[in-house]
Amino acid sequence: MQIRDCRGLLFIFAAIWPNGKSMFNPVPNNVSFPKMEEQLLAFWEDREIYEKSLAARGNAEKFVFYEGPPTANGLPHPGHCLTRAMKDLFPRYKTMRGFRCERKGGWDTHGLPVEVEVCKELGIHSKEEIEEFGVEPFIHRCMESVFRYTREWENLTKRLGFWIHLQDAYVTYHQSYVESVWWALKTFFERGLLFQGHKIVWWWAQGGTALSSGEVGQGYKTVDDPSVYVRFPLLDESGEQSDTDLLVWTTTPWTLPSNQFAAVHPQLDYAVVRDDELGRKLIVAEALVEQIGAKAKRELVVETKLKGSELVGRRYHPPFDYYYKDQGDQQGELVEGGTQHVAWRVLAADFVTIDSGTGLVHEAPAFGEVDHDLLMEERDRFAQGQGPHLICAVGPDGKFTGEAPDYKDRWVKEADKDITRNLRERGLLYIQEQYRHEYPFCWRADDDPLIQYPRQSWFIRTTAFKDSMLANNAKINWLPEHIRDGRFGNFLESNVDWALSRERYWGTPLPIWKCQETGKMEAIGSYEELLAKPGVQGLDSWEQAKERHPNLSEHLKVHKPYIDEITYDSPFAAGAHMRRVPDVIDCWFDSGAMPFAQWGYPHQGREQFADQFPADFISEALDQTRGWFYSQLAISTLLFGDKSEDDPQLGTVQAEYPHPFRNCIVLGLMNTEWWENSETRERYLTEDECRDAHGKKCVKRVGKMAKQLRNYPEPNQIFDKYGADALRWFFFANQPPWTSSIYSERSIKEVIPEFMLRLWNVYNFFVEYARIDGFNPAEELGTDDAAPGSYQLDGNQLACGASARDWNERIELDRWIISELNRTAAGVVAKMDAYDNFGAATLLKEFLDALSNWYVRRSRDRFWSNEESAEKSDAYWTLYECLLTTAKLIAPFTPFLAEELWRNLAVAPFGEHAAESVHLCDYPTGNAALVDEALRGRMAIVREIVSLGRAARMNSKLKVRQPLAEIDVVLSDRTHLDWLLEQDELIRDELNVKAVEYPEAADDYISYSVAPNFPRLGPRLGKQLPQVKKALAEANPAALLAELESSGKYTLATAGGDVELDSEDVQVRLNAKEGWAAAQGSGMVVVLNTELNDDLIAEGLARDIVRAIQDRRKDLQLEYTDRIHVGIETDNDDVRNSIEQFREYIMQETLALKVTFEPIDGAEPVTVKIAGSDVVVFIEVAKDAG
RNA sequence: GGGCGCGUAGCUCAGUUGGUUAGAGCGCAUCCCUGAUAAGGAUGAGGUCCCAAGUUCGAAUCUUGGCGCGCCCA
Repeated sequence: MQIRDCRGLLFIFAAIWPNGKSMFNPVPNNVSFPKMEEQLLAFWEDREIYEKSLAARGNAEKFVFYEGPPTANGLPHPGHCLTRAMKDLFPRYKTMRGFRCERKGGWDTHGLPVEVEVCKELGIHSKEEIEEFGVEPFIHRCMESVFRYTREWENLTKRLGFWIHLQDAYVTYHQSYVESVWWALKTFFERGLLFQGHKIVWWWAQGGTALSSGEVGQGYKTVDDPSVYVRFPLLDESGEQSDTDLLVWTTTPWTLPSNQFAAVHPQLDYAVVRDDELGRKLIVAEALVEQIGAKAKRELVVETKLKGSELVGRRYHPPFDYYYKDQGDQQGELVEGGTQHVAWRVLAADFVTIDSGTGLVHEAPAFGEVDHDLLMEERDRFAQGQGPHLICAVGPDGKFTGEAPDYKDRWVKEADKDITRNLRERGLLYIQEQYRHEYPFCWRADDDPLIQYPRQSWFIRTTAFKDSMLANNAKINWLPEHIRDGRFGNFLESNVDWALSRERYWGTPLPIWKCQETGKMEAIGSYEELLAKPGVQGLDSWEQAKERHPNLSEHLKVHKPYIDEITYDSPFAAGAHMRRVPDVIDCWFDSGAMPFAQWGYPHQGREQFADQFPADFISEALDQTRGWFYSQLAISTLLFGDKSEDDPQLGTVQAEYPHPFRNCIVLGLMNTEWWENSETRERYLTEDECRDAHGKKCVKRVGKMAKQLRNYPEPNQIFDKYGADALRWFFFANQPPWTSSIYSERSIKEVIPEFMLRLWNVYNFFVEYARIDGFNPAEELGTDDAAPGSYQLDGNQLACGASARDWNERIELDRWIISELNRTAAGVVAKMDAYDNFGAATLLKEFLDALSNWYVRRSRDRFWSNEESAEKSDAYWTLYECLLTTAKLIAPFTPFLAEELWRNLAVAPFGEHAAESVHLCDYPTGNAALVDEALRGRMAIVREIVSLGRAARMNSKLKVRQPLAEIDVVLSDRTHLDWLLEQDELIRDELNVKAVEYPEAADDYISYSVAPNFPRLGPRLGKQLPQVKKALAEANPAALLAELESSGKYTLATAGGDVELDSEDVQVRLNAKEGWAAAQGSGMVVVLNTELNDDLIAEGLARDIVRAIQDRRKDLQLEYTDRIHVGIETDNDDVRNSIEQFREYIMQETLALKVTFEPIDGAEPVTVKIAGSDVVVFIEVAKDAG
């Protein structure tokens, strides 16, 4: 009879055996991870573990990390948690791998969003109102507002376990930072890379301000606008009007006076059509002829067809003469030689479509961004200063200027009608209709339509560095890879000059001073440099402000309005003053300058910069493609180029591409899920809540996180309910970081049982028995000569334990898990070195599964056994090593759980000799010598046999409690048979059978089929493969296999000729025949012998009885130590016999002192079904035998 | 309209260079275990790998086209 070795009474005493030998602290079994994390945070802070982790790597090779600065003027949300978790993971990992990884925090503080926030508070909108309120107090408020939520950010950062220095974070409005930015801009200015030009913006004419794209997006309305088709008469070669017109279409007649070009698509087909009623020919897109004819109610006869490219270069007469009369004949020299008329020509443009209009587009570059780009391209074809200039007949107030005298001082939208009438009178209007479309209005004055309008702006000539930026980009390791040639590469390909300046207040002032007399300019690189200028004036503005506000931050002196007051003597004209231009700069330039500006370079921090450039690692979300990723790359490429030699200006700086970052993980955007009442649209964060309130009317919704909708749980709620580790593991282990994920409370919650609790249970199991058995690794290893903190307890060190046997002396199960452990460590390192956290986490999950569901499950007997034995000691050493190493492996991922394990498994027994924190340890890299792939394969076979055995039992409704006499395992490949025989006991125990057989001939219950080994034969046979497949299917498998076994080869006759096969060329499949209790796997069939004899039945019944008693014990909430009396009443003789036969076993299992067939007075009778009969169970606690 | 990405089980997602029985977790069903125990585990059902064509001996995987979704830009 095989019954599991159990502990019995002695064990119970052992559990409370006060030997005091084991040094592990008891593990609470109702662990609260959030509480544990709070305690560990205090521990880290108290012991300065982060600082120690840096100090320990003081002289090590560096791993450079850059913090992309968040804006602290809003509350952090779950997306920030993801970013910050990723930013923590790799620095922690690299630190444990032995690198010095400093982590300097940073804050982005400038820009329009800050101004908008302050305006909201003040209840004002326009720039006018800001000026009225006063730029000085406005700026003060901006500065105060940027740190409004700093505390929330700091708390979140800390709570998440993100180790970063926030105390000395860089701040973009600080003087040293601003001066670094100034230095960069001055460098650009002096290299001729900073220039003035026009930028087409969405302009609120009534308010006199440009709107950001976000603001524009808020104000679209559906409106009817005039839609006019206008004739532009073509000129012939002599410059005279021809008999043909371009027909162009526009919905903004007011832009026609500023017309400069007409555009066609070069590949599009156009038609010359005759309109006899008009007596002229028109050119329109061929595809639109019919449509236009219908609209004009004219018959249009196609005369000829031509490509758009044939039209390019043709001149025309614009509908208004305002500019044409003076400039119509003007020509300029082309760069490539020759001359050309500067304007009123047909251009080729890819953006022209035939979706609407005529396929010919009127170009007024002043009032459209793509149109303006076209003008810039065109200008570049001409020699310097010879190309077309921007024409604009409209003032910033949205009214026509004197350049269009007919409409002077008329608001453009109102002038549309008059312009249309004028065109009609002159016969140039071909069709007029209304056009309904979406058009942007000002979001704060919704009757005011916005117009696109050119504003003077400063640009950085990034286009001149397009190739350099592409070359730099090509060297960056992007994750995912497609960013490089996809989204980011494409963006670089279509690079336009960086519009740098902003006509705003709270930003880095553009450091350019202009001579009031001559208009000549120079750039200033630092405050000190400014003060050293001759004849400096205007410092009093700042000094007075300091007097009024003694606590005013010194950093503000480099900001508006104080900096604007500072003038100095012009070097360009005697007696003239230099005054700063009023603009501030795009705050993306600020953050992009961070690689050097965080150190105040080059005015200070040269060493730090040289050391911390470029970054090895950055990570932000996808929305930073055109933001921080670009601004960094652009600035760095322009500033530092591709050189590695010492630069007198830069100091020793490694500036070979790629810089300023080498590896970049681009995070996906995160959505959230919530539940909604389908009628009322009430929102709930969990399905249960919603169903409780609305039953079936609940629908799941997935979408963007929106603060107003409150459709996601706050990070703090997640921390309080599940902890930071759960959130982190959810981020790291659920999907590759660049996929857009769903922030789901359900999924975060799942992490606990799936990963954390699973590990915790193994840990708990280990500690429980280690305490009982007095397993004391410190005593065994000795700590006499150890320096404090020197013990990291890796496998090699643990192998020195007095009772620790060499790995290859331990049983296969131990060697297997040690192999898995080392394999996992090596795999995790490979993945993490490739920045694949998801792959690494997947390996860790797999290892934990193996550890918990196979190693511990199969090792319990050894921990339970009373006797001291080498195998038992091995079990301890093996599991101990697994847990310690796992703690280190998971440390960067779930730093709290890892630390808790380490504190108890290492620090508790070894005291100060152990590394104080798991985060001060070296990362395990795996010992290749201990990885046994063959063993891994064999163990997989055992697990498959067990799994199939269970499936077969399930199919036959034979529960595991019922012992069976035998199972037969039919293998297609008997290579590992000898080894499997050694695992006999394990399989028998797991499947509760008396014998496992491996029959060779098993034709009774299985049939073979033979299939080609495709990966092997495919390349060799090619087209013949299907024939081989067919022939194999038809061949006699038994004969074929016998032949292969005996001679090693087999000649197969196929339709296409004979093919010689060896045993590697085929794969044998087994199929269970009908009628057997069998389960079939890829290479084996497991067949149950379902015959039961009296002994087996009796033993099964005994187990049923034990089960019933144990259930009852549990119902009565008995302690494990409680001994009981059991009474059983039954009419079933089989049950009685079973109890008689297995009484000892039953008593041992249930801690019963006696089992009788009498009812017990005072005990509640409970009836259970066993073997189809009612069995009444009585249980009482045996108080007398305490 | 353009660019990029995505489309695999009820849900959330893996799936490495093409290899013939497509995987995991959750949920569901059935059940096991009851000394890791307010846990743990097994087994199962569930799939037109969005559609179509092509390349190939062989396609979830490669190509082209279409449909749908998301993001960015117009």
